[in-house]
Amino acid sequence: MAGVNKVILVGNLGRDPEIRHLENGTPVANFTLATSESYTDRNTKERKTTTEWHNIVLWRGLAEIAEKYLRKGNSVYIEGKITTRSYQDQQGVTKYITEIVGQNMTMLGGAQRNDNAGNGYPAQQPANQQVNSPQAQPMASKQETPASVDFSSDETDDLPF
Amino acid sequence: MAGVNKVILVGNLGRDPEIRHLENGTPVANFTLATSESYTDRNTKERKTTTEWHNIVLWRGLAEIAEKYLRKGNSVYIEGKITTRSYQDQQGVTKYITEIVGQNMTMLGGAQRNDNAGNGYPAQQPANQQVNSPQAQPMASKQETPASVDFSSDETDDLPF
Amino acid sequence: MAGVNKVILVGNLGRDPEIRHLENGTPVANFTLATSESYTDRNTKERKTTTEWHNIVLWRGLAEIAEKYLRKGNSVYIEGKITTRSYQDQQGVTKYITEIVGQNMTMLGGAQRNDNAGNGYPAQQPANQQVNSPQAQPMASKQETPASVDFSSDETDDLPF
Amino acid sequence: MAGVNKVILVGNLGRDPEIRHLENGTPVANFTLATSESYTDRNTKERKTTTEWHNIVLWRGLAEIAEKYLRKGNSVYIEGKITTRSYQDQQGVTKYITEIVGQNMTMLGGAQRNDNAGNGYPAQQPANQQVNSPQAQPMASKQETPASVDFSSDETDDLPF
DNA sequence: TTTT
DNA sequence: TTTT
Repeated sequence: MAGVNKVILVGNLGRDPEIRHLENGTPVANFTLATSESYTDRNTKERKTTTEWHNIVLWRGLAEIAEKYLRKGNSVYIEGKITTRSYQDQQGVTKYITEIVGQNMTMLGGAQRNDNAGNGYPAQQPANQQVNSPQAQPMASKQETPASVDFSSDETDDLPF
Repeated sequence: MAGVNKVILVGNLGRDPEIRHLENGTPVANFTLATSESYTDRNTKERKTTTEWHNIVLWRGLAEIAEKYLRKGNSVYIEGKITTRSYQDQQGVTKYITEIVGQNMTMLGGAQRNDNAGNGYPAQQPANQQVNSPQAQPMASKQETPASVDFSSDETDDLPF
Repeated sequence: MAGVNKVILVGNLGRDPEIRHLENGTPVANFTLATSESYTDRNTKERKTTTEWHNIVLWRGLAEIAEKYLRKGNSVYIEGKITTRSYQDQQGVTKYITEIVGQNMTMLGGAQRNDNAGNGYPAQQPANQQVNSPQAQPMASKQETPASVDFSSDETDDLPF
Repeated sequence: MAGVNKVILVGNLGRDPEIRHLENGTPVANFTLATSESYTDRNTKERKTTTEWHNIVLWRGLAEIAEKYLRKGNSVYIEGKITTRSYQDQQGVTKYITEIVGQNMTMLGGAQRNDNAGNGYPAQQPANQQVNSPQAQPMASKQETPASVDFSSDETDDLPF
């Protein structure tokens, strides 16, 4: 059966990405992303804000970009799909977690950026620069500080669209 | 902070919608939706399918549409947002559930429809008919069998776009 | 600057796809897609329908799928991007045309299907079947009658997500 | 027939919004939005950028927000639908123009902001603040400088989702 | 030109 | 638990 499972988020990182590597070396990044919306309470007429937290998972090249350029507080556009998986917690209880697996990402210059002075990380990324990079392959040029990576439109270089 | 939290799903109902009513009468519908994708296993070259299950929540008019026209197996387009809430299970353990709150829905004619013969349910809905209905208000005409309801573009009647 | 240019359409083909081939053999399919919405006229209280027509362009594998399985009247989900190009008409006047370049497509079983009896075309496609196929490469199995092709998630076979 | 006609754009304004008013006072804003993507030329291995320009139309409250807070160069998220209309140019020739009618908008802090010093315009908007405002009705508080307005989720104040 |  |  044909399905569509698409998520589009614009929000801010709740913490720095955590990077792990599978045994075969494949990098994975995890972080939380807050998407907020505000509304006026019908009774009190007060402005209120609700925030939704999303568990983001990025693989391979996107994980590397996250490691290099994303920090707590940064604003990003993420396109991906919803996945739910189960795992055993420390008491052996089966738990479920829903995560967004990112397939496309664009850094937005909207939020404060940690410049991570003296921490070995690059400080500033140019807001809204873009890179299109083959999946399962490191960024061609490590000097670039991309604000967008779309692993979903690989191989379109040099094509008539 | 400005956020975007948008989900787009095309899938099939895993079961008939369950309808409840809040104390004030507000209807809520719940069902699960399967979105499948198929791929070729790199090693075995076999075709495989993975299915993701989504917990769908519909409120008010959309819940009424679901009650009337959606059945197990039906194919629908659902646009909404991701929400996660916690609750206490029967052992008093805090659990989390991620749900998709539908904001727009279009029935697709893709899957077999239960005609629920003799069960008090309406049998066939015309595939791909559309209705635009004010939120928090029952469908104007109960005779209609809409395949699409968009509560997000209310009040656009008679406007220049 | 980082950009997002994404279109999501569910609609019906206004005519059979036209297939052309570039000099290097690359196939291109063109057709129009109608997306309709209905609303109630605020004054007359009549139900009205407005239809928007989109110029769809599909390349390579998606063009081949369209040629094989899509016919006038069929219902499809198309994800792509907006592009505008100029050309000279027969009087030498510069004209502009906006087109949707499809990047992902799912056939929906919603509309009547032309079975094209005796016309050399395959008659029925199974509604809502799915195929994921490498870009710039013909379908692995011509016997399959896919209802979904996503060229944007190529190469994800055998990966941990 | 059930249709979906949805566009999601993240880009930068090519010029300040132009605001007009219908005879009945309804405000309309027009501007162009650039969405860029970069890629590596397969032959020259050079980084290249292509930019797509979109004609944006905003009505009522969104037009007012645009007038107040959007300037050339600003980065915005816009969700809307594709529309094509015809008109007669000054030679009486029928022309077609495709426009994106915005239904939801979020200001992103990504691009340089004109501070329009001494021009009577408000200078800085707080990046990524959000407002949800009833359609066809001016913003409740003119003091606010919203970065997000979603006219598609009106009337959801005080509701259980 | 589609669809209901 | 759906769908093909």
